[in-house]
Amino acid sequence: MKGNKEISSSVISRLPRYYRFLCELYNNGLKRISSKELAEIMGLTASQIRQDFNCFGGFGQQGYGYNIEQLIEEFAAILGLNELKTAILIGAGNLGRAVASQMSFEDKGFKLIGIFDCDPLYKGIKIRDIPISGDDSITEFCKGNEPDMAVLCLPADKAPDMVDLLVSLGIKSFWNFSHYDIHRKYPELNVANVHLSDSLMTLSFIIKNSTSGDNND
Amino acid sequence: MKGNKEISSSVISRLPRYYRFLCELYNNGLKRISSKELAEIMGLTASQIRQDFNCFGGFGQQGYGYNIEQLIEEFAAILGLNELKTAILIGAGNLGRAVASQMSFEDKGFKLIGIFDCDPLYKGIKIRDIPISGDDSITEFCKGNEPDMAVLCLPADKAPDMVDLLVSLGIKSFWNFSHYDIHRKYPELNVANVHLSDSLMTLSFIIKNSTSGDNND
DNA sequence: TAGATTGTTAATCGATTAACAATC
DNA sequence: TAGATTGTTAATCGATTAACAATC
Repeated sequence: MKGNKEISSSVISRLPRYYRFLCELYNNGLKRISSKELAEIMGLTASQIRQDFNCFGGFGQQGYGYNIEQLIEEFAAILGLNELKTAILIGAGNLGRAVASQMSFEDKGFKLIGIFDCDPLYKGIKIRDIPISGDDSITEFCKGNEPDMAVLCLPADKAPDMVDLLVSLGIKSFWNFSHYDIHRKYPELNVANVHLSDSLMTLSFIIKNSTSGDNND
Repeated sequence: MKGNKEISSSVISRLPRYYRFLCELYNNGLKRISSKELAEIMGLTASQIRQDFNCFGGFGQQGYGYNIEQLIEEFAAILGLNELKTAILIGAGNLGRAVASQMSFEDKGFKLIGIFDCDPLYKGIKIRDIPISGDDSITEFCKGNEPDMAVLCLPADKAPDMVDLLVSLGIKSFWNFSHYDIHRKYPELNVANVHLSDSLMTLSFIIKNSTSGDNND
């Protein structure tokens, strides 16, 4: 990373989208692209794209633009997609099972190695060849396998104790689908939150303001 | 809304979180709170909270703070949670079924009235008393029921045609779990995107930068 | 009344956009 | 070489924070 300066959260939030669009362009057979063309496609300014890319290094060539394949490799490295991280899933309810079976963890450098649920109903059922185990085997499993990350798909009321346990077992990173605010107690952990209900509330807000707001002024 | 001035996207993105925390405080029996206390709990500044709240009106009282119950009502109104919006779900795969069965649409003012999937495998199965129908009945259903919103849980390659169809049937709002960029073709529509893989890539980035970055400087 | 805390204006900070010299 | 487009610096814009008068 260029000079190891801190990357702003605004830039970070745009990285996955860059990667996604570049992969799509590459799959469409495109070899090179200018910041101007990419800006047009992604709905950004060319200036912003060049600023963003130059947080990490000078990937382009004056008069030519950017080589898409090279850019994809650079972004994969920036995002750490090639570095293997092991993950376990906590909570095998509807959402947990959907995430376990649909998400391509491998493409992002994660390998799902264990699934756990407190409900004995699920015990033994396999998802992608991984059997669902009981909550009581989490400690032993973590001591033996030292997973790097935990996907939290459990109710908010069970999350605090579970996070305490997982942190005590050495897990430092969480993909958090629960409504428990991990950073408040553990600001040093790596956390990405997915708040589906927040997203649906945002849509409700957008709808309300498009219908009631546009009428008058 | 105060003066009907445009609300910035920064403020909008914080609204659901305010609502969530206020509800939690209320459920814990708290009656009032100052911006300073709320800032402490949510990890924000008191100044920002007062600025945010005052985009919508003066809900507080000098020397006292804010009445939590009143605040919750105001936010529910701001977010449009009390205005009924009908919704259909397109795609009853793992993720679609999880969303249909777990998400409390009602709390956000949405009512799920139809579920559709192209795969005849799911035909007739009910989720929350709503039977899954075939894709071929979408047109008739929409003409009869005029749903306000569609939840898109289908593969990106099927999304463009489906959005074209739904837009032609009068749907103006989308909760989009697919990787298809609806706003590019229809900038006037109401869209909230959920990009799970973007979120996981962001976590990968955070992990990479916490481990490799913190060593040296 | 005195103390507390808001609502709001002003100051600061950071992010985005514009401009342009460097250079392929 | 001439044209194109980058990398980077400067200008602008917007969001956050600080300050304080208003007032409960």
